[in-house]
Amino acid sequence: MGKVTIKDIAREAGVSISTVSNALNGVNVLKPETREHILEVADRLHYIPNLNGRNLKSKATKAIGLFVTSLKGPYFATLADIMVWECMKYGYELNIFVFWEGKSAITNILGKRVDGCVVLAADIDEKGVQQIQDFEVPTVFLDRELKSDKISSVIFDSYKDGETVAEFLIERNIKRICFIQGILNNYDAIERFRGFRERLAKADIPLDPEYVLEGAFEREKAYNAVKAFLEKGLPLPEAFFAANDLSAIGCMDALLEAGYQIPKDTVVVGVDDIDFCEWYNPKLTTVKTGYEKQGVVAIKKLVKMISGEEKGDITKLHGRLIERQSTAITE
Amino acid sequence: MGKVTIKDIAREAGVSISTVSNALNGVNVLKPETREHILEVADRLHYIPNLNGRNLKSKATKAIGLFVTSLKGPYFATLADIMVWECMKYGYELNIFVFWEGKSAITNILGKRVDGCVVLAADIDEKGVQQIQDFEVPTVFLDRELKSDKISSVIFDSYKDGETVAEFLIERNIKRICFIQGILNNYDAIERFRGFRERLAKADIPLDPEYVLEGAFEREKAYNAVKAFLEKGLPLPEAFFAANDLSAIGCMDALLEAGYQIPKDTVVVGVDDIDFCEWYNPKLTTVKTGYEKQGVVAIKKLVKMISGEEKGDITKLHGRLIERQSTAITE
DNA sequence: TTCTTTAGTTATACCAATATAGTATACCCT
DNA sequence: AGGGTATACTATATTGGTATAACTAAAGAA
Repeated sequence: MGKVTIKDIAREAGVSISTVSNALNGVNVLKPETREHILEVADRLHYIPNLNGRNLKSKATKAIGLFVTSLKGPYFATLADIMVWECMKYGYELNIFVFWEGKSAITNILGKRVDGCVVLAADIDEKGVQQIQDFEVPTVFLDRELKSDKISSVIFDSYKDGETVAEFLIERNIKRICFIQGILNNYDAIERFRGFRERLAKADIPLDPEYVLEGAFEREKAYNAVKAFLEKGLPLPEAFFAANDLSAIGCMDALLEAGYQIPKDTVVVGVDDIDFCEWYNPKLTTVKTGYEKQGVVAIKKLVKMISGEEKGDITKLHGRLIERQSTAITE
Repeated sequence: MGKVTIKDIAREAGVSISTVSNALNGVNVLKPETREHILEVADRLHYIPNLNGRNLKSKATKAIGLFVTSLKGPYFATLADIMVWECMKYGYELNIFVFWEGKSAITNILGKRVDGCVVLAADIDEKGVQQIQDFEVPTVFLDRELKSDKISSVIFDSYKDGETVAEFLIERNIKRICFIQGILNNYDAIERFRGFRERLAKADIPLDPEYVLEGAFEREKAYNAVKAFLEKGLPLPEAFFAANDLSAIGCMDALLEAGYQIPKDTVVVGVDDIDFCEWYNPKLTTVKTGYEKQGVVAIKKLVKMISGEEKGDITKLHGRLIERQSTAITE
C-alpha cells in the first residue's frame, strides 16, 4: 500500500518521528547529514504526507475553498483560473467545491477547514449564508453584498453598467429600445436593468413593457424570445440591449435569420465580453464587466483577511463598454 | 470561535464523546431521547464536523479528486459538471484541484486522501504519473492510455475520429485537403491526425506538407496560419479539417475574410462539437467526441474500482460526425 | 573539577474524530 | 438467588502529523 507514514520513515532511517518531522519541514536544527538521509529515505519509500493529520494539529491549511453552485457559464473558467494563479502567488492552493442544496454541502466544505472561502453561488439560501457567517471563516462573496469583520464582497457595479449602456444609446439619439432580461432573481440582472431603465427615464425615454423580453442569460431563450417578438410585427427597435452576451448572441441569431442587418437595421449590445464576442459576425459590442479583476481582488482581499491585516469590506467593480461592429453605425 | 467539537457537545449535553459520535452518525444504539437531545445541542452550538479528524481515522473520505492542469478549454466545464452529478449519484463528492508543475502539487492532492482520482492533465510529466501509480489510489486517466489493477483510462478513439472525417471527405470525392494540427504533443491531436492521414493514404490521397498547418487548438493561431497560407497563393483546398472546433472557427474567419464562401468554395470540418458550432454562420460540421459520455463512464468506473468490484481497464469512446452548413455541398 | 551552555535528538501531549472493548443497570429465566 | 443477556452508555486506543518540553552528550567557562 502506498500509505507510508513518518513512522515508517523513522523506523527505516533509525531515528524518531520528531526528527523525521523536523527534517521534512526544514527546521534547521538537524545535522545536515541526518536531514539528507531522512529525505533520501522518504523519497525512496514514496512518502506523501497525510494532510488530514497535518491540518488536524496545525490550524493553517494554506488552502482556499471556492464554493460554486455550477461550473457552467461563460466566464466561470476564466475567473477560477485567475484565482488559481492569484492563490499561488500568495502561497495558497485553490480547491473548488461544487455546492448543491442541502446543508450537508456547506458542512462538508467548511468541515475541511480551509483558511478562507470564496463564494459564487447566487442561488444559495439565507440559511446557508448564515452558516458561513456563524463559522467565522474569512469569506469573500462574489455575487451578493455582505460585510462584517470576516466577510467581504467583491461585486459588479451592475447598476452603473446598465447606466453606461443607456448613456451610449442616448448619445446616439436612439429611442426605441428592446431590453432582454437575465435571470429574474439574479442580483446583477436586476441591477443592470434598474440602472439602464432609470438612466433612460432621466432622459425621458420610456421602456415599453412589450419591449422587455425574457432571456434568462441563455442563448436559446433569448433567441426564442426575440423570434416571437419579431413575429408580432411591432416597429423594429433601433437597439437591443441584452443582459449578457449569450442572450445577445441569441438575439442576433434571430435578427439575422429574419433578414435584418446588424448594425444597419438595428444595433445590439451585450454584457460580459466573452470570447465569442470577437468571433461572431458581426463582432458584438459589449460591456466588459470587471470579472477578470474580480478574481484578483477577491483573493487579495481574502488573504489579507486571513492574515488579519484587513477587515471585511465591499468592493464594486464597474465595467467598460467595448465598441465593436454590432453598433458601428455609419452616419 | 466557530470551532465547536464533539467534546463541546459532550460537555454541554452531559454525555461522553462516544455517545455524541454515535448520535451524529446515526448508529442506532441510543435511546431516542438521548439522540435527539444531542442533535439539538449540536445544532444549537452550530457544530460542523472537522473532516480532517474524521478522515484521519476512517479510511473512506467519500470524495473523488479531479486533477486538472487548466480550467480553460471549451468543454472542461461541461465535463466537470457531468462528473459532479455522477459523483452525487454514487454518494461521492467531487473536489477539483488545479495542478501545476512541481511535485508539491501532486503531493498536496494525494495527501488529502481522496478515495479516487480523475486526471485530466495532458501536460503532466512521467514522474507525476509514476507518483500517482505508486500511491495506488484508484485513478481514471482521461487523456492517456494507462492500465493496471487500480488505474483505468477513458479516452477518445481519436484515431477512429480522424478516419471518420477522412471517409466523409473521400465519399465526396474531395482530394486537395488542408489539415490544421492541434497541440503537437497532445495525444488526441496526434491520433486524430494519424487516423486521418492513414485513411487518406489508403485511398491514395496524399497530404502535401504545405497543406498541414499549425493550429495548436486555438482560434487565433489557426486564423493566422490559414491567413498566411492563403496569402501564399497555392490552389485553394477543397476541404479544411481542423483538429478542434476552435481552430476550425479561426480557419473559417480567415476564409470568410479573404472573401471565400463556405461551403460553396471550400468546406470545413472541426472536432468537439462545442456550443459555438451551432451559433456560427455557417454552422460548423464537426465530430462530436464522446466527452459527455466520458464523464459518466469515468465516474462509474472509478466508483467500481474504489469498491473493489472491478479492476482497471481501458475504454475508448468514438465520436460521431454531425453534418451542418459548413459542408452542405449543393450538387 | 564542576557548572553552564548548546547542538542534536527524542518523548510525549495534542488535534478531532472513529472504533473497539468494556461497564453498569435492568430484565429475564430457571 | 444466581447466572445469562440485552440495553445504553463510557473509557480508551488509534489515526498521522506538529509542537513543546525534555533529555543526552559534548564543548566551553568559571
